[in-house]
Amino acid sequence: MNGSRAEAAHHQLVADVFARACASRGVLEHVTGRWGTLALAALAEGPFRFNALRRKVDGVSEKMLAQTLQALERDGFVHREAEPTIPPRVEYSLTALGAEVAGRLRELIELVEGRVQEVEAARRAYDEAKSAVAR
Amino acid sequence: MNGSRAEAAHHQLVADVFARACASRGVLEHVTGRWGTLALAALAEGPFRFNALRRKVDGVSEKMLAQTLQALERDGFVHREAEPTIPPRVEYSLTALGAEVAGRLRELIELVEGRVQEVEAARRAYDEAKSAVAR
DNA sequence: CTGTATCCTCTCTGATACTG
DNA sequence: CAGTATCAGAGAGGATACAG
Repeated sequence: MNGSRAEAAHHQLVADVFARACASRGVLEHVTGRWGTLALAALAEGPFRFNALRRKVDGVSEKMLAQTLQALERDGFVHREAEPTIPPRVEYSLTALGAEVAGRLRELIELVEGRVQEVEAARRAYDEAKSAVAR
Repeated sequence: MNGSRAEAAHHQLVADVFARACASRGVLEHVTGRWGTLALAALAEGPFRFNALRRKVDGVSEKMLAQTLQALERDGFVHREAEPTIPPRVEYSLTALGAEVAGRLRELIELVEGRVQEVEAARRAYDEAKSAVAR
């Protein structure tokens, strides 16, 4: 997406989002889902082994981390390198595509992080207005 | 969180994501959730009334659209303008903050949309490798 | 160590019906 | 038109146990 197609791209995006949503929606949900976001953010720092990643993404269960990583690997965002030793040693890292996505994701996260106070203020205002009506 | 924080922001981001995740995670999930994404994308085109929005975001139920819009309004991403007429007329639009977020979101969506083919290829490769192992 | 399998809970979601 | 209320099903998510 670039240059003079800016306008066209925007309109087509909208069409795409709602017409071909089927294709991208699923992918997007892997990326933006609760654990997908955190896994990609963690891997943006560098490669990690399964349990290291699990400690990094605090609160994730074994099951969900495995599930998330499989989805991301299948989508081509994450590379899985397994050494067939005993005990097994598996390292996860971002692919080129995964790094791009993680970058965009990071921009979005940074924006939201930077505005959390605004959001919290908005929430307080909203809740106050609500309870005022209730009275 | 302000001023010249480019470098610091990245390192702190990582800390934030995992330490204060509580604060931003919830917000991020409203934004990136199934309907939040689509609602913001739709409103990026301009203001819409409830049912117009509902037709635009194809597949959303009354309930989920109302729920999504309330969450986004409470977070300060969406502005709700209600005329107290009969029948009621309510218009939804993006706030300045909402527009910023929608922009970042659009970048992410565009990236994913543009790479859907790569993802689908990765999926085919992954599934093939899987079934090969099964044999 | 790196997962898979199972069971169980709890939230999200959608269909339906109803209110202002 | 713009929602709210309620209910039931589907799926996400977590705890535990076990396999390679």
